[in-house]
Amino acid sequence: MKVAAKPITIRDVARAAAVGVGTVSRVLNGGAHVSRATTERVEAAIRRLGFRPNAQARRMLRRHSEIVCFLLSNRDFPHTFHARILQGVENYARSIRQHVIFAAVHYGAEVSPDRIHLPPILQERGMVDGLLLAGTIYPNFLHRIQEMEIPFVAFGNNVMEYEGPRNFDQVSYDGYPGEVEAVRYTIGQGHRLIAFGGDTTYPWMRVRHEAYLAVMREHKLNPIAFTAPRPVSNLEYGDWLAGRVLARRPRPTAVIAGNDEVAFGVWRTLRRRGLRVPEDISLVGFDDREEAMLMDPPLTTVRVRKEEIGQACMRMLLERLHHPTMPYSERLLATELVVRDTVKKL
Amino acid sequence: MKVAAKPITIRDVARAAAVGVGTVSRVLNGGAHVSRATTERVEAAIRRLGFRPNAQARRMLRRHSEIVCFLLSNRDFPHTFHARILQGVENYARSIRQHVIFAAVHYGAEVSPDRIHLPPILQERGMVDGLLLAGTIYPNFLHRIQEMEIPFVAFGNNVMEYEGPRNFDQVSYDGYPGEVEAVRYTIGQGHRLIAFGGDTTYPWMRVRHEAYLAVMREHKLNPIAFTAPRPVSNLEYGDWLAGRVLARRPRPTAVIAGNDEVAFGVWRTLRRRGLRVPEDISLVGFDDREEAMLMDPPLTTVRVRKEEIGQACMRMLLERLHHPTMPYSERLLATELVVRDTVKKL
DNA sequence: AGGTGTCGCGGAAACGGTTCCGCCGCCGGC
DNA sequence: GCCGGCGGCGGAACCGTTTCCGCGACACCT
Repeated sequence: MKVAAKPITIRDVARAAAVGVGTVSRVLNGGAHVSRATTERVEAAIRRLGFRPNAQARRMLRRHSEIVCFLLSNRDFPHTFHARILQGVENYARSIRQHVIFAAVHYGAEVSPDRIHLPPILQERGMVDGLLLAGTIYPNFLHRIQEMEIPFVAFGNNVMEYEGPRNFDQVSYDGYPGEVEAVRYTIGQGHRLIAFGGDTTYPWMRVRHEAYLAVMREHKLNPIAFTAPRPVSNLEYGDWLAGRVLARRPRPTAVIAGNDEVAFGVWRTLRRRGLRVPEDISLVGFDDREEAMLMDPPLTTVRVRKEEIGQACMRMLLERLHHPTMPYSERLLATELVVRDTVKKL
Repeated sequence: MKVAAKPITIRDVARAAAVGVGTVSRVLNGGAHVSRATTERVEAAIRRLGFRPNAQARRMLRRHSEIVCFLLSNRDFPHTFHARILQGVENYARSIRQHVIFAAVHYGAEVSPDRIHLPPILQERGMVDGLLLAGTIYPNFLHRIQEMEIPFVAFGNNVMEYEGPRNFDQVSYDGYPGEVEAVRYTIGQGHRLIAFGGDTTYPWMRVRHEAYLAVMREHKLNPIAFTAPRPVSNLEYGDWLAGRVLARRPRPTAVIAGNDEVAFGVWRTLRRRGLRVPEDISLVGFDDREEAMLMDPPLTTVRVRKEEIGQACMRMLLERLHHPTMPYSERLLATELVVRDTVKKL
């Protein structure tokens, strides 16, 4: 690591190539209105001196940083679901030469907007062009962000109980069709006593629950839903759900779990009680996380295309940046059933 | 979202507070050499105008960006292991007002350094102050990065077959003591026929293998190691390992799996063949991933403190930035056994 | 031949901060 | 009473780019 000598500037290059600084700048930015010969002379000088333009000075003039911030709310760390969204964002960002700052923020759902402690990244002006909101997002935080007058896109499924006109952009997956497909498929496999379980405090769970109810009604079947709010992990919710299902008479032959983690909890409790999936009880998840493949047999579940959500978020933010006044919208991505091996044909 | 009016600059503030720009700048940067009364007048003006300094202009003068890049090599997305490292980096960075750009890079282990396609973030000068290298890192990439003369710290365990003098900083966990503890513990529970399995192509696996061998030797027990390289997933490696273990006579009573994913593969294959953990065969993992808690019963494994690795990386990079000429070093973090329920007392 | 449009180019101005120089006034020492 | 030092402060210069203005040369048209 050389001790930093005086860095080479655009003026050094101009001098070396015997041209004006404007010309060097033009070459740097695509070379419009510069003759072939001059371009080559300048490029040679750039190579010879090992010149690389200073990113900060550039950004100052450009008036935007080409950096967006992926802001994770109220999570300990980005586990696989959000990690995949982040990767989707990064992939797309890289292809269009944008950069992604990863930041986290924690706050209570109840604190007033102006008491939320923002991460340092949001305290400077011009540090990031826009925001991508993921994690569990409460309305107070959205209000706070809106005060900052910085463009942002939210991952809509994780927005909790937001009321009033939605004056921001969001990208969501539509869990409804996927869950409909899942329930129909289960019925198609001959099941009639099909339970659903998931804490409908969460809006994303409500959608799945409604899809379940609709399909059951459509087939004139009695819904068996366990949707009580419980302040426990998904895994433990699954344990509890399995208990309720087993206690129910007549016993359901299939369980639609609110998500893959709940399904995992159901699975382990069933196994502990000596029951096998799918021989004794069939099981369906939601999300298609990595863990679904870990299960044995692999879990039939509903796929959410997380990388595509990330990409769509980034794309939408960019559109907003380019057209600040366009009307707010929501982009909905489809979900679909992934049939694996946990639903038995009756 | 208001259409951007002319942004407020430091000169506007100076005019409003009837002071010079220098004074405003001094107030902004800690207020040394400014009287109490003036400070207050300036601060009032800042509040009144809603002035926030422009990040880019600041950075240009400061000569560093206060941004580091977390660079993930050759991974599809940040798995929970790396996600936790990233979170450790972010946590610490936030506390000292540094920012973390997340970027990914993919390259073959064999391509020559100058043919590796670097992510755009590294192509500008001054965009990031330093690099944090994670993922699976091959020597060709390290050589390429070194040419760039940008300070970096590598997550050492993931550095593959680097030879020669190590002229960069790294943070690693020392898997040896944790694995030693794990094997000793297993022996302490009365096991004598203890198998080890893991692809020792990977340097981190080699360390665990050596620890296993050392303890077995220390107790005068015959090692039963399955370390063949196999181009399959960890999970499938576990399947294969379980097969080998079951075929072996006399049959081992415990399996030390190279990592938690391998353990998971072993577990599912054992269960398929009608064997229970730990009643029929005991099992130990390594890494202490989220999945270890998913297993049933929860997996006894070796904990790697991933957040601390992240924090240490960030801290080390900062030291390097402040003292560019200090000698290179490696920071080693301890690992330790986490006893849960998959080793049976014989 | 003269006007006019276009291309290529040089260099000044601008961006929004920080840094530094120099001035003023006050205080303390002799 | 004079002088030196220093705290407080204003404002010019500067950082390394981009942008813009203006100029000369040349081609084309009338």
